[in-house]
Amino acid sequence: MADSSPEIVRKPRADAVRNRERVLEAAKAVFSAGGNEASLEAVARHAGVGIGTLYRHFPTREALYEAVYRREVAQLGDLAEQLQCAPEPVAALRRWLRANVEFVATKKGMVAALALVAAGSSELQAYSFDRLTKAIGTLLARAVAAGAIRDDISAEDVLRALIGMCYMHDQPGWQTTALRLLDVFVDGLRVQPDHKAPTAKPAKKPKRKPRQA
Amino acid sequence: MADSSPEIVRKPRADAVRNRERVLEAAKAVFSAGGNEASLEAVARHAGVGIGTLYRHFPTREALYEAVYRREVAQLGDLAEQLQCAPEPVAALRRWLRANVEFVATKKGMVAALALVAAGSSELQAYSFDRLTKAIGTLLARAVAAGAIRDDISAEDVLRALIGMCYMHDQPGWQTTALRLLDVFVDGLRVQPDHKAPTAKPAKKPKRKPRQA
DNA sequence: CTTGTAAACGGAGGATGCCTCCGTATATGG
DNA sequence: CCATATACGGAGGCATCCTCCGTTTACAAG
Repeated sequence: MADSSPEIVRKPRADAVRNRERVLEAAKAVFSAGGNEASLEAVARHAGVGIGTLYRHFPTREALYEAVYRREVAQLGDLAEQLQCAPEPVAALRRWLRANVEFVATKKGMVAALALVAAGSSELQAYSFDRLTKAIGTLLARAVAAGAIRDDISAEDVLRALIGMCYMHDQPGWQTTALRLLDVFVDGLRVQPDHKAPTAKPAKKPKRKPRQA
Repeated sequence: MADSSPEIVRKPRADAVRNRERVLEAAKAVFSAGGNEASLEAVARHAGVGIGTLYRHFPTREALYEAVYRREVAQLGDLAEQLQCAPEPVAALRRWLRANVEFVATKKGMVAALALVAAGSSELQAYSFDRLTKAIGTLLARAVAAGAIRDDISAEDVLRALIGMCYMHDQPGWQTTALRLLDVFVDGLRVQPDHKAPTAKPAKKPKRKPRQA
């Protein structure tokens, strides 16, 4: 049809919105448990919708993965915004980084699938990289402005370090290791009260317990 | 295993060995092109064997992925051994790191699948991590022994940095970026001569804090 | 409230891929 | 050359993907 008005969008039906949400929720649950081997029909069943409905909202399996992924990344971004108002900038940064580790830990089976879809769409990759970098950037900037941490580390550096630390996300005990590494890293970011320019710092006594009680 | 019959291992038949090799070769080709969507039957066809033969050698898709993965990792390890004899230790390290970038670039579609299987088997994960760490370790040790680079960076650090740099392996132009980052990184590893480094990148503050061990 | 209609729903079913099973073919030792 | 263990190949059962279309439902106009 030669539709002359390109911007006529009917208000989406309420049930469509609701079902879309339900499917996303179910996908998160089912994929988290079953990883990438979970069948889409199981997702539909779990969401209480027909398989046809699932496919109308998400034409391919990848589209569904992508939607879930976007949501997760957005949630991490939102968390960063909330933490903006926290009183302690360094603690806020630390908490956000720890939240990432927990995020990976919770989604066990899904991480590989998410990484896979992220690898498939460079646009999505760019989006998530951007979003996470910005999230770190705001937290970092505040801590730097407060004079709490050094100013020569970029947000990309921190993101890469974080990714590297989560790389072994399925070896036994990886989470403890990652959290400890993160603490060391954040401690390293702090402006040292004793040395202004920490060029060759010997091992120092840890002022924080690495493991939570 | 307490095997009652000691060593009645007949010499494997020649055609079995040949077919196994053919399947691995075909899998590398097909997966590189089609990623994880490539059907095993396509692999069998490409290898010129029946589907049953493929399944006898590799009972599951993951087993096949794993075999391909192990082979690739082993090749990188072998490359490191060869480079041990190269005249310039720093150049050798640099070349090995660059080879990794090219490895990722070539296997486009397969990287995600490989990462996926690596995530599934912690033993395989440990193996590859070990193997690559050792590969870096030998190259690193030689360069350190030659007094060419600093001695306070561990092989794990280098591996993590490498992984981080390859993280965006599908954004347009990522390879150029990764290679540049690698060069900067290797330059940073060098023991700084009395004057400033000749290949200086004045974009950022060159001072980097050594990791606390 | 009633009614018309577009939009959404649900699931049957064709297509495709995974994997097993078994009859046939072949390499190897005697 | 024979015997036999070993490997080969592909038909077929089963699960999953995804499309298609008849039925149902939300929304708006009268």
